[in-house]
Amino acid sequence: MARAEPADDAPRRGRPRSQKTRQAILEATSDLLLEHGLGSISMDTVAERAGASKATIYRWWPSKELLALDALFSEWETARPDTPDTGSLDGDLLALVGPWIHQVAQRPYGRVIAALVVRAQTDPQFAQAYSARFLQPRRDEVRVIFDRAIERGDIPADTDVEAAIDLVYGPFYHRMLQGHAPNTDGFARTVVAYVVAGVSGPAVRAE
Amino acid sequence: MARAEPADDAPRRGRPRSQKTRQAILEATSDLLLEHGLGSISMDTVAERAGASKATIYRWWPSKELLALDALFSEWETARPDTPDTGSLDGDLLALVGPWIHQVAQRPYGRVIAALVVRAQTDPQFAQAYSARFLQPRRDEVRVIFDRAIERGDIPADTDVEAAIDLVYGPFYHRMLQGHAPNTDGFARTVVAYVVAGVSGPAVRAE
Amino acid sequence: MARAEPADDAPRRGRPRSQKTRQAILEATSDLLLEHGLGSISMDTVAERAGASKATIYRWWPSKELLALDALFSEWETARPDTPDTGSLDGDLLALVGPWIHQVAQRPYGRVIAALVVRAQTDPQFAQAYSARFLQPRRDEVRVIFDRAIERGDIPADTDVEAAIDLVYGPFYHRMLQGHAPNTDGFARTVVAYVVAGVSGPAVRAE
Amino acid sequence: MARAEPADDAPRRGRPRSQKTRQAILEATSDLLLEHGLGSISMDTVAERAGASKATIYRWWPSKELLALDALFSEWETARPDTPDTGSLDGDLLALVGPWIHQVAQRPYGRVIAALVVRAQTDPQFAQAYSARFLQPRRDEVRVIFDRAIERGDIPADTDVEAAIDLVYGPFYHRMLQGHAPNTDGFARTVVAYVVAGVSGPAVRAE
DNA sequence: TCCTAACCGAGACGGTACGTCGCGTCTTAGG
DNA sequence: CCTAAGACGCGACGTACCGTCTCGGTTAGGA
Repeated sequence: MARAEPADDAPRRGRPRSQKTRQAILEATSDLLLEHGLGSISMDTVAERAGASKATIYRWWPSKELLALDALFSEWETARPDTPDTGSLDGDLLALVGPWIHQVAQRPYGRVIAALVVRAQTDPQFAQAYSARFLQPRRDEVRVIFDRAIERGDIPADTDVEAAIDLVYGPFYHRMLQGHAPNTDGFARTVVAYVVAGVSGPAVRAE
Repeated sequence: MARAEPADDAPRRGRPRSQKTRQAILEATSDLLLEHGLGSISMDTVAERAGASKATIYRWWPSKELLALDALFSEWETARPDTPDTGSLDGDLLALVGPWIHQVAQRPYGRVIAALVVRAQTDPQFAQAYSARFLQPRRDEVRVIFDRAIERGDIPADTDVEAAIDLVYGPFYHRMLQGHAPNTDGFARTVVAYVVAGVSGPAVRAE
Repeated sequence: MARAEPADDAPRRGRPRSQKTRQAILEATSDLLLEHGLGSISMDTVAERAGASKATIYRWWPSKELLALDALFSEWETARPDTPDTGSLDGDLLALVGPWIHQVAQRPYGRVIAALVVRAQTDPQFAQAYSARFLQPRRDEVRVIFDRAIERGDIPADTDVEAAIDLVYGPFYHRMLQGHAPNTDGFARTVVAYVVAGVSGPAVRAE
Repeated sequence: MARAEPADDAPRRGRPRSQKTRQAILEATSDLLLEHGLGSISMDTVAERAGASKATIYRWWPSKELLALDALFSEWETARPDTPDTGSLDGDLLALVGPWIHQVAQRPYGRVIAALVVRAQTDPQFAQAYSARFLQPRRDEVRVIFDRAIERGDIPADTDVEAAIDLVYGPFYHRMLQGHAPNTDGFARTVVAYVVAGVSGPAVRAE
């Protein structure tokens, strides 16, 4: 949630927050977000679509971007699979990025994420929230995968895991945001293959 | 330029466009852009800073984003080095991306580019302009480098060059936009090394 | 008022209109109007002087002219005397037009009214509002006076009252708008005398 | 003309003024003026319609209103009859105002004149020009008529002629500008009858 | 059963920026 | 010297959102 929740044992006097309204706002935001993009929707529009009041929105979400973050997160996180463990590095990576690119390709998330990135550039507080919700969890998963590969001895122990993570996600984000080419399954396989080959050590051309 | 230029042999009637004003607008835009980011500057501010009129700006640039594109391009392109040819794939790549990350790190270009990316998500016409000015030229350079490597036999002829290009630029854009880590020289070396190793063929662990 | 008022028994939802702001806008308009004339004032200036927002002005008054109409009316109507009844036609007319020309002469209303007349020429809806607020009430008063004179038998029953009204007000408006001569008390007496003599029937030169 | 003409015996060097352009501008102004009213036309529109350049217009007419004055005058003055002399006061007055109200009724001159009046309220220099072109010539004619009536002994020698003139023209201007009723021939006859009766001296009711 | 706190909708408010239009001036090339 | 074309600085336009603020009304727990 975008606002600090009170302690569970607090008295909680007064009328409690309407969950129906909360849901309506998040859904209205999600819908409008994917229809028009963050820049083209207004708080007034969200309020109207949700049948809510602007004041209510501002009571719980301090900015349009944080609202979008929450809305997107709600839609995104439902039924996301656990970090896979296929036993091989390339298997794990493909099992991770495959569903990710499918989900992203499904609807125009690109422009929404781009808009969030813009806000994160200027607002450090928002940047923190964005990172904690969207960025780090995905990086953590990949980090686990690479760590397991190191433990198994599949890749060198001195592998630069942070760089490797960027090498994995960078190309997909690049295509998603710059839009010069689609994130196809073939592209995913190629990227994973190249990355795995790359981190597996100094290449020796097969004669 | 943001607007089509008339044919060179046209009669050229009427008062000609003021190049002084054009420059003043582009410079004012550049300055404000890097100081505050695209979202925080207004056409009014640009006009005032440039000593120009809003109408004049709109006469030549249909949107704030296209103006920013032009301004950034003017600032960016001055004295950009030619595509390097060091004789080796990793040498070429490093010689290319090194200056690029330095230039980007120098001033807060990240948030400006992010803002342009946002607009490109929604406006196909702008996307085209953005791609032609910023994206494709850089990709073309890397493509040349990989093609040369293939010719030299340094990497397999069936290398997926397009994917390789994304593998090179993706991680740097990723860090620039997501901001989770800086684009250091060390990171550049690591990325280049992994990519070169990755595309050099099926890795064989050195015993 | 410039906008239809809701029914008195309506639920009255939402924040009620700020009467303080309403007054501030009307007073700012009145002041600026008489200082500079309608053509020389801008909505921005009115808003600034009133400490209000332009949007608030446009919410309640669809045009500068209607705002001016309202402002002028507010200033004008405060403490306007009732239709006089002196017992004689010329007495009644003088008692009516005397205060009127004094009020008009007091401040530069002429140019404001002229500007309203311009708008009324082009905009039938505004013409209606102008007529209902400024024109007809004055004409009604004169009509009452003439009707009483007819009842008393002071003037013929077949007097063309509408023409007579124009004969009374026309000369004063003419001088106010064309500005070729001032509306003095002497002029008022002369006009009234001529009109009364004129409608009193076929003149017979006194021998 | 709106600008002082050089002395006839001046050398007159350079390209002479284009009479064709002058006519085109005046006609374009007339047309647009009567179609849309002064407030709704722009110098750009006039220039375009006339096939002329804005600079050319401003070279010869210092303001839109003076241009309109010139244009209207050109259209208005063509073939205006001489001051009539029918031998009787009411005959003269009717012969004068009759054609005038016909001409005015013919096209929407009212709003144009209203606009000129507005400008005259604020700009004394324009007021002078307006008066000299439109107002005083008409007043002079009526003055001549009343003077002749005095000479003939039809009306008292101490008649307030200036007031009488306003009494004649005021009602027609009033109806033209306020628009509450049309300037019909019947109205003209009534006004003239009342005015003539009014100035003919203290009325004595016919027993 | 009230009281009172916190919620909610509606919607008015002071602002800021938008993109456009018209003004009157200017700078070209050309007649 | 005049003209057409058209770019320019300026200022106002009317609109759209922003985030804040009153209102009346609703929904709970504690007194």
